Amino acid sequence: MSARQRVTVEDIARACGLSRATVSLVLRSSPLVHPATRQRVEAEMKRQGYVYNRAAANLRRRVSNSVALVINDLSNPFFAEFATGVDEALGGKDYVTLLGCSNESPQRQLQVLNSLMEHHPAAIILSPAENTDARDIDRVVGGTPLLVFNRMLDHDSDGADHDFLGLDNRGGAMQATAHLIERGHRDIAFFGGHANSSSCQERRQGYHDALKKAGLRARNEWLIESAPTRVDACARSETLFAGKTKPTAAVCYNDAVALGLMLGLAHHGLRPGIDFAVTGFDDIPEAAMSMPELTTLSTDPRARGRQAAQLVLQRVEQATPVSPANIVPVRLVERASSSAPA
Amino acid sequence: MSARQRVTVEDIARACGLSRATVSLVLRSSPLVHPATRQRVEAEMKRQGYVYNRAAANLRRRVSNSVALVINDLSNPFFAEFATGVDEALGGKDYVTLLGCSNESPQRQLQVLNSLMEHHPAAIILSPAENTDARDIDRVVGGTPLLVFNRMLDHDSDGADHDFLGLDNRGGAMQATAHLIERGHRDIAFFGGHANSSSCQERRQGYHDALKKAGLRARNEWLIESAPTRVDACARSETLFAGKTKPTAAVCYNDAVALGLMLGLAHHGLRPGIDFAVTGFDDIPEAAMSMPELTTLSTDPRARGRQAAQLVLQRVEQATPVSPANIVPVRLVERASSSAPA
DNA sequence: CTGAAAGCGCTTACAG
DNA sequence: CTGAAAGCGCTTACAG
Repeated sequence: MSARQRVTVEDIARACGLSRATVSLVLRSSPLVHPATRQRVEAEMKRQGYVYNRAAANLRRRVSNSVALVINDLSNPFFAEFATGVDEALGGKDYVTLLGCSNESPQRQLQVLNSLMEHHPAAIILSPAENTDARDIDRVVGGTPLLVFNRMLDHDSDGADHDFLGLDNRGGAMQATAHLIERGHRDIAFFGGHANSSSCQERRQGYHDALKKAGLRARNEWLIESAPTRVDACARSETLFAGKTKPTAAVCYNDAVALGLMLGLAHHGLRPGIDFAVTGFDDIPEAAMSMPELTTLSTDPRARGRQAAQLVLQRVEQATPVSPANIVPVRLVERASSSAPA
Repeated sequence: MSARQRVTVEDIARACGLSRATVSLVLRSSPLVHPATRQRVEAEMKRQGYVYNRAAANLRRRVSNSVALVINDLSNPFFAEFATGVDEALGGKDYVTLLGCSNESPQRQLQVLNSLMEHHPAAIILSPAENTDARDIDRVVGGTPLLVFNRMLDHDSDGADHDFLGLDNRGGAMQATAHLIERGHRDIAFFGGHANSSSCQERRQGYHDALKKAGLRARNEWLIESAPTRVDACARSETLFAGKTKPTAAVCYNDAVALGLMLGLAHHGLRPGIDFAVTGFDDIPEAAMSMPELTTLSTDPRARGRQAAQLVLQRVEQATPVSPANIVPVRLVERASSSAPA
């Protein structure tokens, strides 16, 4: 068992007849050490099964090689992909990922952040829970570099002292809406999402922009909220046709909602892509595998994860100034679900 | 900026006119400290914005409050749910999750483990990449408690010195197959998965068990491999009907494969659940939302994650002996996809 | 209840 | 190229 003492630099030094300092230099592959000495030391480390204690090293050097990653909902493939990208990029730079899940609870999010802060991460990447208050976050994060992903925080002062990485929600929704208009639709709904979330507001804005540009307007009964999930979207799909004027197409908040809506349409005897046009947002893997395949906006969450990690490490290592608004463009991917005629 | 020195126990002690030891006792809420003193100390910590340095504390105490979680594929909802469960249970016990993704690469997995080991985690939870060799893992893991999830390792000696948590793959596949037999099917395929993975072997075994019990047997042409993904399953679905005797039903390796197969069937003009019966494995959220809904085996990956965390912490905190085979039963969830007549 | 001293495993100047 | 000493921020005995 690990009852026997852990092997330390001291043990290696003694076995080789050297001082700890020399072994330490070997560990950090300093050019000051004679190659022969290095070899002896490395052989001895292997022999004794030495494993570096980076926490101790970090303590002395007053640095950190961890980054805290706090995710609102890991069971959502969009965020799971994002997390994968973050971990990949951090690992490539010899950083380690401290994971925390908030499960969309602001309280739990604060707990998680507090716990992770005790490990003094070099930086924090936060994909915030809904209704997260910027002031709470700033308080616990202190001076640690912070990058917020995807959603803006409530009550965030303009001169926010953190990085932000988000999608071009407005532009994306505008593309999707314009695409439906081009195909002849005039009665277009915006379906799903929580109207108080920043991403939903931005997407609705893009939808309105496109309508306005075409001389159209949205009826209130076509602005329908739902949880951003398949299940809830499916359950609420009938609401679309509750008003007097029935829409012929819907721009959906995201792919999960769009897939749920398509299912709901089928339950009502409407064939998505034939009787009713639908667009999504995110391009999750399922979008290309649904029936019909889903027209959507490609966001490449794994690449976003890598990008987030890069931004935040750049900030840590070069103390660059914050870039409060990195807005990533999104691209329309045209598939069968939007091919229904008006 | 954080250019100013970090606040330490020393600072708090000096400000309160106490020694570091006393402040340390407050931090660990020792009953030895006078309540009034405690109050003063806590107020001062808040005032100065003190944040505990757990790495330093752990170093001195020779303990760890981190657990390494290494996942083969986080973009698979099954593992994402598992990770969520692990993090939830660890967080509840004041442990922190060190995340690493191997992306199904055994080499990357070793790199990731090596990097995480330098943080001396209290334990390791590993959902191994395919073709992981137990000897490689044992070498890097050393004496740290290890729990392997879901897949057994290659070349694992019987008296493995690690915990294992897995699903009852054999029993589950047996249930699914028996269910199809009960519905009158006699020509049943086993579709998808890599035949060299332990979980696929076990599931195929259960399939054979059920056939044998009913006096049936599998044709070789009905044993079809695929990557365990929707895309590949869809691509290979025609293989099912390439032989002389066409099956009327298929037990699928997992839900992703089953959903891909259903899509492939539709492309061939076969209506799943009406013209052909299909079962899955896992009960991912999509299973209840597909058309038709998917009959499958419920595994509750988030609960498995909590269970894995519990097992491993129990091992850490109470030095319990390893339990090499925790096999979790799975439950058949009957839905429309398996209702096609023979 | 509180203080002075030592130490966790490493690295950092500073001499040589 | 190598060694002796100090210190990162905390906790642990041991006195008082």
